[in-house]
Amino acid sequence: MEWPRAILHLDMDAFFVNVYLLDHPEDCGVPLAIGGKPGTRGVVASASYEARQHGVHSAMPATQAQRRCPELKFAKADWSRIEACSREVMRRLSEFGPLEPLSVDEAFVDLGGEEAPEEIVPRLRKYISSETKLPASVGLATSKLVAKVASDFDKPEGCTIVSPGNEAEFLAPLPVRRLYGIGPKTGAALAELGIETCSDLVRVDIQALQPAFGNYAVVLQELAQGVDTRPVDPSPWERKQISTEHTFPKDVTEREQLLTALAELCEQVSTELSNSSRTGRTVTLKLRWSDFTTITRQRTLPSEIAAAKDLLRTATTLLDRNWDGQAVRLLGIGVSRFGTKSQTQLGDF
DNA sequence: TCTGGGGTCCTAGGACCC
DNA sequence: TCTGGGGTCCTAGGACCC
Repeated sequence: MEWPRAILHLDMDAFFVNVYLLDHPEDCGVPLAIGGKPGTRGVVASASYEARQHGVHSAMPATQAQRRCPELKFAKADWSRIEACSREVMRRLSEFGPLEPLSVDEAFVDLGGEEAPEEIVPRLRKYISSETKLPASVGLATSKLVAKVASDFDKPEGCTIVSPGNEAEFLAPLPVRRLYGIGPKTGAALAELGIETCSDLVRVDIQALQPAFGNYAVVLQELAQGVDTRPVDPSPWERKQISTEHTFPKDVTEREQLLTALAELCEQVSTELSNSSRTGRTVTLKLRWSDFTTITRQRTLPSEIAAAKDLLRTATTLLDRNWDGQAVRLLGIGVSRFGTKSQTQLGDF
């Protein structure tokens, strides 16, 4: 088979859950949710397949998950363990070709150098799983877009190969929401027009899309046909922002309590900045009111800062200008516009 | 029913400068 | 007295991703 381009997408199955199970094998087979606990305003970050059978899925409020599945066991994510497992997965994957990580548990690999990529892929999948003891799914296609949909097609432990020329046919019956880049808003707007599947989207007259989507209509129709020429980009990822935020267990109306929380957030961001030898010029304050409306207010300084007390000074000014005493649900702080010193990036590897 | 935390990218408008 | 266009920097919000 001739592959003009051969791009693999690997997606770890229920990654947080399966990392947890490495250290807690006794919990194998029970419905599990990694993330926030009920009663804490937390959400499920990752649900085991047993939990999914009860309708529990990621991003679901923990309280609601517990209602759906009363025997559900909740556990916190162990970030250092997750990151270590992620590094191991990426290291093994990079043995096969240029690697572009997409998140902690997903990556693209360019298999363009391979004679018969469709034969490599099942072996690659088993190799990653046996080396890391973690289940994974893979997709192989001629583009990133289709490879990503393919890896999700037959989860868990799936291996889906979309041969060259079959991209549009593969996507046709799938809901448009499966496409990377079509989220809740776009999905709902398309549904308004009676468009549910990729084939609906391909066949609709572009004139019908233009009132709602303008120039983006063209992009949408390309997505639905699997048209995507972006290459795998193995260059190291550069962070553009460091931020942290906190949702209070109960909304806060006391200024003192906000300032205490703000000081703590500034400490955390400052520590991260210094760990990566970075300094930044723009400080962003994030506030969410009890009705869930969210505002951000930022200020760019004439010089770069990194110390917690400098962050706190700017953040406090922003808070005082934008908070009138109403109940605060979430408080967040971020720093961006990093300096360009080339040594800045060395801390990442 | 209640909705985390960490990111990226895009758009639109205003200020300012030449 | 009236009024150009382009470029950069900055701010705010929104959609989307895992």
